Amino acid sequence: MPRKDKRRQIMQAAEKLFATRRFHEITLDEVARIAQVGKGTIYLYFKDKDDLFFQTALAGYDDLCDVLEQRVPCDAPFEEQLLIACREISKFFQRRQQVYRMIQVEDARIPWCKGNIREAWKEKRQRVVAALSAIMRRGVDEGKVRMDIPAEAMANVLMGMLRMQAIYLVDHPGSERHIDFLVDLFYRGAGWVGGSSPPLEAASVEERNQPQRLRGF
Amino acid sequence: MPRKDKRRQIMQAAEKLFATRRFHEITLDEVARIAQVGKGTIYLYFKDKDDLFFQTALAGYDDLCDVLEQRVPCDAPFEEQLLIACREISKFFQRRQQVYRMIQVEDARIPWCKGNIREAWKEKRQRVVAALSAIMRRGVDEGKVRMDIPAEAMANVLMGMLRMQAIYLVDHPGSERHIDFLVDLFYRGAGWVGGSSPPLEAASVEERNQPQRLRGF
DNA sequence: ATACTAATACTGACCAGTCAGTTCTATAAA
DNA sequence: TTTATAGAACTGACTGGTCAGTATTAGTAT
Repeated sequence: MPRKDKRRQIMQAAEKLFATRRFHEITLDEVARIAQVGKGTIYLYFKDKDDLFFQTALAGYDDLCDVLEQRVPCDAPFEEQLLIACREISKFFQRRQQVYRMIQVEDARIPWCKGNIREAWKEKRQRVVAALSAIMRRGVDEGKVRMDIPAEAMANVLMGMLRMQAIYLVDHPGSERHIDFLVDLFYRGAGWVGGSSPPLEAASVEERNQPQRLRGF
Repeated sequence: MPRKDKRRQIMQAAEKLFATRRFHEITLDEVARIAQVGKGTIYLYFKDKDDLFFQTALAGYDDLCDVLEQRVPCDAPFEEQLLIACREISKFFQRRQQVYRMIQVEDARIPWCKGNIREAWKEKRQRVVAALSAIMRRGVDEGKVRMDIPAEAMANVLMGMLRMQAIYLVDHPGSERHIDFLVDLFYRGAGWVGGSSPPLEAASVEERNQPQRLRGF
């Protein structure tokens, strides 16, 4: 029995279980049972329950990054890259809702979890954002994307939208194509598309005429 | 000592604690200590630990709804309503990161938690979306918002964006005004703003020319 | 035989939830 | 105003069950 197999078995079981119930509701006995592995075996591969959990979630993030990097053709024009990337992320979350939920749940939690895990997490997260940022930057280069907001900031917003999409798909199965509308909304905005869209900075809203460049982010 | 006081004390303590560590890491002894209340008292007001947790989170949602309904002037034009609502949501999340995190964390969890709680949660959530939807619908009436995507769908997307904003503010304190850029991005989209923005449906992307109306949502 | 890995049995810390007892409050009677 | 009484609100020590983590035994390959 090669080590790789056992490790994967355990993580698969963990992913399945952690995704459907809360951390404290899952026992390692259960993980061991589902993984068809002795409980003690888990401790050969993982330091403790937390370690198992975070490693499983981190691996899920990695898989998402791999999918993105493989499927998005780096020589395609901006629009295609954007749409494909969003579709892939959306599909990935459907295929592996477990990972999505773990990310969704624990991403919010990261700020206060212990050191090295937090760093590892942020690094993984950064990979996804970086992939989307690269696409946005390409869009800027092609003159198709606005330049007054940093590409990374836009990538982050897009990520938030994709999350929402995933939540929606849970309650509305079978509406997978909505992702295209979401991308369109991101790209063209909610403003009226017929004719020239009226600018947002209406006189009624004070302080709206702010500098056109983001500080920080 | 009126019951209201104790109940609020307990919920405040719970909100503070649940927001900073994970559910299973919080003991009710700790909650009682922080609330300056006997442990048994908690059980006079809440059925069990889960009940305490969800009621606390639900109350947070309610507060957000109240803020929205109070602060957004219902006679103001669309742009103002939109911007004020988004700012208020953003500010609320800053003031009470705890609630934000509980919402963020548990929203993803809702699909599989026990019956009545799930229903209550979705109902609360619906209130926020409804408030944003009403604003979007007003925008449509004023001819400022596109009609090819249902208002509710756009409201949901916007909600996702605001979430992301909240995550960002955790890591980038002091950049509160970014919310305005986010609203702008939502309203005008990522497309190039100078001149006529090229449409997203580039020939290279197959199947892009889909019907202009969302099914479902 | 030996070395190494998997499965099982075990243990002790931990904590949600309880309950018997205490304190506070409100009302009434003196 | 003071005292008495009822009963509601509150408390925190206690308990029973659970489960993470470890020690032990069984299995396998060389």
